[in-house]
Parts: sequence; C-alpha cells; structure tokens
Amino acid sequence: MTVARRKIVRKTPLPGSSKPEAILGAAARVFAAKGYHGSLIADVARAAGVAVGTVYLYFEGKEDLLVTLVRRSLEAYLEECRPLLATEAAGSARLRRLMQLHLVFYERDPVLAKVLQVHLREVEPSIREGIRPALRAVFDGMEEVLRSGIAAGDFDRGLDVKLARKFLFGGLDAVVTSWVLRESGRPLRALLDPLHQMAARSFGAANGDAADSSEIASGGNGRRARRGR
Amino acid sequence: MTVARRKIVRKTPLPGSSKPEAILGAAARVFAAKGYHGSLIADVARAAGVAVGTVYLYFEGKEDLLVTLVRRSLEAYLEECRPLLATEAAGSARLRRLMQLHLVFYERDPVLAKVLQVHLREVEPSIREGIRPALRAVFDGMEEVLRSGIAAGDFDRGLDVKLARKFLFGGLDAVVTSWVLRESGRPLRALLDPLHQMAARSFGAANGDAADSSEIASGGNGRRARRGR
Amino acid sequence: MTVARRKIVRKTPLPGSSKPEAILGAAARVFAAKGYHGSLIADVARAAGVAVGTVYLYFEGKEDLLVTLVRRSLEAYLEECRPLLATEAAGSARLRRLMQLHLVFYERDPVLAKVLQVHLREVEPSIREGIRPALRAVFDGMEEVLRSGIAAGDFDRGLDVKLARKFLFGGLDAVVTSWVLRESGRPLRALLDPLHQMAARSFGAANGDAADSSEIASGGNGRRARRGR
Amino acid sequence: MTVARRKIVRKTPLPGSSKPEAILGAAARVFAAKGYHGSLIADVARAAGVAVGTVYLYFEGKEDLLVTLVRRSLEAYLEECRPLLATEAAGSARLRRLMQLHLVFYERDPVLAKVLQVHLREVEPSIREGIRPALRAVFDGMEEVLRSGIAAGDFDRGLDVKLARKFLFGGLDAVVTSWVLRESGRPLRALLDPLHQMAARSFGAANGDAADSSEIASGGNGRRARRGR
DNA sequence: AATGAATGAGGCTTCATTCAT
DNA sequence: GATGAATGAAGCCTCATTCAT
Repeated sequence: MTVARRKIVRKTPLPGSSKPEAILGAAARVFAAKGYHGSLIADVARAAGVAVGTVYLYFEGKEDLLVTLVRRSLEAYLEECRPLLATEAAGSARLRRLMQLHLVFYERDPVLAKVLQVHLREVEPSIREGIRPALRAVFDGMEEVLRSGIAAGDFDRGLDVKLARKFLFGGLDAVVTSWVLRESGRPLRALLDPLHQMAARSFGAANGDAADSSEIASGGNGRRARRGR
Repeated sequence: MTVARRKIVRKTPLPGSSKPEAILGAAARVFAAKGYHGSLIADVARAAGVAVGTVYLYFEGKEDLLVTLVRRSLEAYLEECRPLLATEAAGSARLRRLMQLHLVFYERDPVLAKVLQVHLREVEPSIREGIRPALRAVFDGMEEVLRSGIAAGDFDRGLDVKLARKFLFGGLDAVVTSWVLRESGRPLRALLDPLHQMAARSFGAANGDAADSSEIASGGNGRRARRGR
Repeated sequence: MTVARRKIVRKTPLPGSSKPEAILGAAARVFAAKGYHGSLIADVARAAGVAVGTVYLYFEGKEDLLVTLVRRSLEAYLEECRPLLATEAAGSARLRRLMQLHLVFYERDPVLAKVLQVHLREVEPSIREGIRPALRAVFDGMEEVLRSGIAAGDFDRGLDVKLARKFLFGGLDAVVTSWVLRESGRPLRALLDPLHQMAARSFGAANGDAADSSEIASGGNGRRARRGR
Repeated sequence: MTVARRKIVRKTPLPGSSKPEAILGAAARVFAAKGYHGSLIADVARAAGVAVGTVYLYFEGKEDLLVTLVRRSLEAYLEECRPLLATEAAGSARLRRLMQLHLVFYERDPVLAKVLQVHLREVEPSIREGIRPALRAVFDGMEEVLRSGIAAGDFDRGLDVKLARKFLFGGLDAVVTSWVLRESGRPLRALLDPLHQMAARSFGAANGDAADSSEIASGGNGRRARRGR
C-alpha cells in the first residue's frame, strides 16, 4: 500500500486518563537513562507499564515522543516565566528573575534536564568520551586566558574561572551554531567586537570597552590603540 | 554497541599516503550534509573514492570516524591558539584574541563547522523542526527581557539584542549542561548570583549588582530593594 | 493464522436488525476501494457506523467477512439463475440466457463486482502495475494471432479481436488454473485438441478442425497439412 | 530521515553469478508452497541459502521479487512464442500452436505455474476453501446448461462438459474483470451477443447464430445482419 | 593494501482480535 | 448488545561490519 493513511492520534483522550502522560514520563526516564538513539519503544512501553501498541495509540512514533516531550517542557517553562516576569521591574532585576527561573526549572527535574541538555544534543556517550580530552584542552586554554586576565588585573579577582569559562564558551558556541544554521547573514568576524565587549565586561573589565575592531575586517594583525582604563 | 572491540588500526600508514585524510575529509562532507546518523559508511567510502572495506583499514568504524574528525579539529584549533595567545598581552586583549581565533576557525571551514556545531549535538532535522517553535518562544521571552532592560536604562542602548540573547542563552545552557553531567557538585541555584553578575555586566548594567540571593533558597518571590545604579 | 478458532457467532440475531447487513455492505465498499489486504477492520466498522467490536459480534473476523460476502453473492446469483433457466429452452438459447444473467449480475453491482473480480484474485495494485507491461505483450501476441487468422480467412471478418482475446485467454487461463489446483488428473497437453477445437470454432473457423495432435508428444514443430475449409 | 535514498539494486552482477537467479528460484518455490502473503523474506533467503540482507542486495523487497518473477516468466513465454509462431501459417493452425505453447509452458514448470495461476490471483487458501462450495454450485449450473444443450442436440455430442465449462467460465470471467478494471468503455450487456456467438459456436452450435438478442439491450438495437459464411 | 559482496541482529511499526465496561 | 482502548506477535527492511579474494 502506498496510500498515506494519515493516522489520527488522540493526544488527550478521556480527561483524567493519564496513559499518554504516563508514557511521556516513561519516555523521559528512558531517554534520560539510555539516550534517544539507545532507547527502544519497547523500553518506553515497559517503563510505562503498557503494551508497545499503546504507545502508538497516543504518539506517532519515537520521534513524536521526543518532540512532544521537549515541546511540553518548553511550554511549561514559558508558562512559569510569564507571571513572574510581569511582576518584576524591567532591567537587571528582571534578567535576574529570568535566569533564576531557568536554573530552577532544570534543577527541579533532573531527568527532564538530562534529556533536554544532553540527549537532545549529543551523540552516544562513547562519542562524548572520545571527544572529551580534546575538548578539555580547549577549555583549559580558555581558562588560562581568564586566569591570566585576572592576574593582569583586567578581570575580577573574585571571578569563578570555571563558571566563567562555561558561560563564555557556551555563549560563543551558541552564536557560532546560530551562524552555521544561517540564522543570520552577517559574517562571524563581524560579531567579534560586540561579543568581546560583552565577554570582557562580564568578567569585570573596566567598561568592556572593546576598543576598535578594525584589524579583523582589515585583515589587520592588530595594532590596536590601548583603550584607557 | 559500546563494547570497545580493540583492533589494531594503522592510522598513519605509508607516509605520503593520503587515504585516511581523504576518508576523513569525505566523512566531514558527508556528515555535514546528511548528519551522523543519516550517513552510511558506504556514503563516506564513495565520497572518498575508496571501497567500504578500506575505511575499516584506517578507522575502527563509523564512530571512530566522527571522534577522530572532532579530535583533529580541536587539536588544530589549539595549535593555532598557542602561538598567537603567547604574543598577546594577558587580559582583555588576550581574551579578544582567543575569541577571534574561535570565530575565524569556524568561519574558515563551514563544512567542519556544521559537523561540530550541528550534527555533533543535534538529532535529526525533523526533530529540530518539531522543537523550533517552542524554542523560538523561549528566545522571544528572553529578548523581551533584554529589550525592556534597555528601555529601562539598565542595559546598553547599543546592545545587539539578538546577539546578546544568543550569548546569554548559550552561556546559561552550557552551565546547565555541565551541571547535568555532574561536572560540578554545586546546586544550580548557587550559580545564579555569579551568573547574573556576569550577564548583567555583559549588557552594560552598572556593575552587575550582585544583589542578594536569599530569595531563591527561600523560594521567595523576592521583593528586592532596587539597588542604586 | 489459519487455525479455525470456532466461535459461536450469531449471524442472524434479532430479526429485523440490519447490523450484519450494514457491516457486510460496508465491507464490500471498503474492500472494493482498498482491497482486502489494504482494508482494516476499523475501516469497515467506521463505514458501517459501528464499533470495531461489533463486527466481531456478527462475524468471526476479517476473513469471514470476505467469505460471507462472496458466498452470499454467488448464492444470490444462483437464485436468479434458477427460475429463468427453467423457463428457457435447453440449448443455445439457454446458454445465452445464462450468459446474460452473468453479465447483468456484475453490471448491476459494480462495487461487488470489483471485490469479486479484482480483489478476490489480485494482489496489491502496485504488483498489478509491475506486471502489466509483460502481460500486455502476451495479449498483443495473442491478438496478432487472431488478426492474422482473420486476414488469412480462417476467422470471422467481423470478429472483435480484443473481446475474442479476452475470452480466449480467460478460457485457457481457467483451464490451466484448474490443472494447477489438480482438479483434473489429465496432463495439460491432452486438453489441447478439445480446447483448440472450441477456440477455433468460436472465432468462426470451419469446424474447429481438430487436426492431429501428434506433434506435441513428439515435441515436433509439426508440419501439418493445411486442412481444407 | 526523510530523504528518499533511492536504492541502487544490481540485478545482473558478475555474469555467471547465480545469486539473484537462486533467490528468484527460491522465491518461486516458497511462494508456490505458502503463497505470497504467507511467505517471509526469511523463508526465501533460507531456501536460497543466503542471508536475508542478500535478498535486498538484488531485489528491492518482497514485491519486487514477485513482480520480477512474473515478468521474467512472461518474457520467457513470449520468447518461446515468437520463433514458433513465425513459422506457422496464420489462422487456425497458428492459433493451435499458440495454445500449445501456452499449455506446455505451464506444464513444464508446475512450481512457476502455481505462483502465476494461483498465488498471483487468489487470497489465502482458507478463503478459497470458504468460497468453494458456492462456486461449485455455480459451476454445476453452468454444466447443466451445457449438458441439456447436448441432449437437445444443440451442442456437440462429444463435448467435454467440464472442460467446456472451465473454458466458458474463464472466458466470461476475464471479460467481466476487464470491464471492472475499466479497460473498455462499453457496457457489459453490449458484449453479450458476440460472447454468446463465440461460446455457442465453441460448443458446436450450428453456426453460432445466437438467436435474437433484443431483450437485453431491450431497446434492442440488436438487428444484427446474420453474416453468411 | 584494497575490494565489495555477504551477513544477520536489531527495531520500528502495524493491525486483527480481545475484553472490561 | 455495543463499545473502543489495549494488546503484542509478526515481519519487513537497514546498514555497520566482516572476510575471502
């Protein structure tokens, strides 16, 4: 048969019935434990205490399970954000509130966190392990830059170097990924100055004062006027 | 699946032979185009102009192909970093140099960038698409916080909101992921204050006003006194 | 799969209740539209406006649905035949009457016709499509034989070649099938002469000239004397 | 993955290699024994002495196996027809030759015959069994017509009634099927006269002259000039 | 070294049938 | 009688890996 018999999948059957919720919860646990690719529908079904076919009664398949899981989580997160943000004064305080919600959200549900943060992004653990040493070296380099910057007096003495490195790397990383996915037309190098300003300020540099930025664009091997501090 | 079936694989056979390099290059192109899970060893072999068996002459398998690819890239990146960092004065300038290297590294090789930034982390495109709307909403919320902060005078008038959001989200995200992977024992909430300080400063807030942090622990919907700016 | 799990199934419950008839009618429509293997019990139930379980109240299963459908149809056909045949004089006229009933029976109910003639015999449409060209070639060959026979003056000038080919092929085909199913012990080749006589006469050949039949047994590419006509 | 990775299937690998032939032969045997729907790819592979995957190396799937099998057979049949038909004088003799080839073709390879004649057309044996009695009754009726026709002196005294019935039913059946598949626009009833003429003649009726035919067409435009011959 | 045909375990999905309500 | 949610065995196909040449 080649006819696309579109399946009608009922995601909210009898109100009160928790079958789909149970399955979704089981999926979260199983995905968290074995990863998406390492999980079988049969595992999920078993964890939910239903038969395999029942999973397909409520979800279109394995992928739908993951997508629904993520979608619901993000929606729940947003739901929490809305009222709280509304009551908080705009500005630094509101930013703080948002960040707090973000952290608490994940901290509250470590299983979901694992799915969202790890399995949604990374390949098999064995691959992660294979990559780790090289990545570690990159992190070390970055931390050295931060440490030496503190020693030089440019950055805060009290800076948590590891945390700062994670924040910095993550931020850069997200920008690069976005560029790879062509979500912005600008060349990456054009982002250096604003990014550097943000980063430097983060760590306590005078006023972030990213100085001129001519030398990248100009191919320049940077003769940058030292900005007063 | 994860059993390490150690085999003696010669990774640098005849000096001058470029077979393994050709295969690695082909793998990068194929992975970039179809994703890791969507690529067949046969695809890689074809792209490299060798037989399937030849791939196994130089690599342990599909996974080894990806790991080697990533490892080499990160090592090349580090190699580039070392000398340049050595010549740059510690502090903000050196940070800038590092960030520049980071961006240029990816910009120079978009194929590799796609593997490292997208396929190494994300699942199938269809899943990404399924998640996108919800994620977009989260991003919108975050951008709103930044925008209102600018309007309130807390953040830089010249802030590139989209870029700042990517930087902020990426930074937070990396911290959370690290926490999920238990790379740090501290509870996430304990990181709020330093993170907020970094973020707020990034965007130009007076001094990141570390504020009190009591209300998280207390679950408080905290009424914090506005700190002078 | 084929184990006859006898169940007591009430095929004629409350007199007047038309549930089973409705289900049977629905089955005919659904089978006609999607083929037996392409139809789901759920499709039939929906088309009949009943629940899936109800189908099993009146029928033993999917197969019973088809068998009952066919059985009823053939019985109805027979019912129609009996009185009409009784009134018609034996011989060619009665044969004509029978054939008329046959054709009218199908023409009257195209849905049923499709089930009986197509879905009861043929596999999926995609397979039919795959076979069609080769079958077409066989038909072409057969039609060529008829056409050249007309040109040679052996067959009726007014013969409808396509129709004659269908009749001939169908007739041969049925004989072969019957032989395959071992409904007759005789070797196929022994049937050649009577079959040829019938066929040749059909098309108007003098008297079907039964000719010699020696050359089959002898494998001979027989040089048969042209019989006068 | 949603990318349609069209499979390149090599149907004629190394000349001399008989893998695909072996698989095809095994498929014929397995299909003949268990029917198409009752056969597993694993059965075919086992019968061919290869692994499951090997089947997919040469064929696109189960369906391709059946279609290729039928296609090849029909092509072989045609190949045999061509030369023999060319040497035979057009007309009744050539028709005889064709019919001979037809019968011999099936008789020679009973396994293939079973696939082509039975499994290509019929559903499960259990269904055939369920239908048989009703069909038997229909056949009986038809045979009665023939027998009474002989008694009445209309048909040949020497007519093989069973064979004639098969020939007649098969011929009618094929015409009806063709009509159901809309291979001809004409209403079935319009075919009665030519069909009856063929049938009646087959059985030895005077000259086939099917008597009047007005009553079906009713509006009977059935004023057929009796063709003298 | 290089090849690529062969392998076969693995996993998603379907759907006829059941049975508690 | 009627329902339809739940079941789970069944089966096609994939593709990383091997190994005889």
